[in-house]
Amino acid sequence: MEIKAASTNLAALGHATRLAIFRLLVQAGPEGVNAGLICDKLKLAPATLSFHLAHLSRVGLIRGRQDGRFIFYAADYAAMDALLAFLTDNCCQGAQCLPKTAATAAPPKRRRTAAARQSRQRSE
Amino acid sequence: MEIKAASTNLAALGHATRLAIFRLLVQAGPEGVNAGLICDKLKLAPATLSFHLAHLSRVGLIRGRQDGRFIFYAADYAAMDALLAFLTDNCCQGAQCLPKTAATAAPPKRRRTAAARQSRQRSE
DNA sequence: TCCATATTTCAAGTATTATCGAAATAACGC
DNA sequence: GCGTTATTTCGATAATACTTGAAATATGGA
Repeated sequence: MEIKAASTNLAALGHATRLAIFRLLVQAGPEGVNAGLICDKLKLAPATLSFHLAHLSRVGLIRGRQDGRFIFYAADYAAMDALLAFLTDNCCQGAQCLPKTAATAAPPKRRRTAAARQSRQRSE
Repeated sequence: MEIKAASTNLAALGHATRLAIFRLLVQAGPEGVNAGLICDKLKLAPATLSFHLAHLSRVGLIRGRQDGRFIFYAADYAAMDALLAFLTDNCCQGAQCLPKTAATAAPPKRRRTAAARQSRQRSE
């Protein structure tokens, strides 16, 4: 993922209402929740909800699936995962990473030896 | 972390320039980088950089430490960690979480047995 | 003290985003 | 087809955020 996509995703989540929607979907699981239910749970005007759902869909963080008159929205876990990976990618130069970040600090493809890491310090 | 703080943090990262700054600091490690150097690396007008550094500081994602005429900015790894935890908190009801998300899906304090999870489905 | 350097604050212009009533679209059951 | 329900699109308004030149502040060295 490059920076433009990542910042677009983060901006989409950087709004209390959209974050609440996304979180609800993340916690709801892959089956998703239909728009009307989200409306009720979060007490939003339909037009407002629709605006935010469209935004989250456009950036790829959620997907809608039509089922009769309902549209079920679900979090796109792969997109979320890519976003988390981007944030923690190559983080903190092997220093004191904390629990969540530590888990993803050095993805296999980019792992380097301590020696190699050493030799690149202060360069560029 | 509650939703307001989380969305504020995410909004701060939801801008290509600020995300680039944050990422640079995350990868630079705890010692940080001084403002002028960030300016050079990212080719930003000083006033623009200052605006974004202030924004990131205000929400708590980075900290500045004065050292002579320089101010070194460093990522606040704890804040970043709290943010990642918020996003993945109680995610996806035990379903098909992916690599990064899976690592943090069920923090010890909130872990539940499969049976307990089962009995709560479709309720609320 | 005076100059140079590092960084921030101010101010003003520009651009983007959020909200929501009302109207439009779409799908179902009768 | 017709009424009903679910959701989106439109349009207008309001609010917020971004950029940057210029001026201000702060630090260190001569």
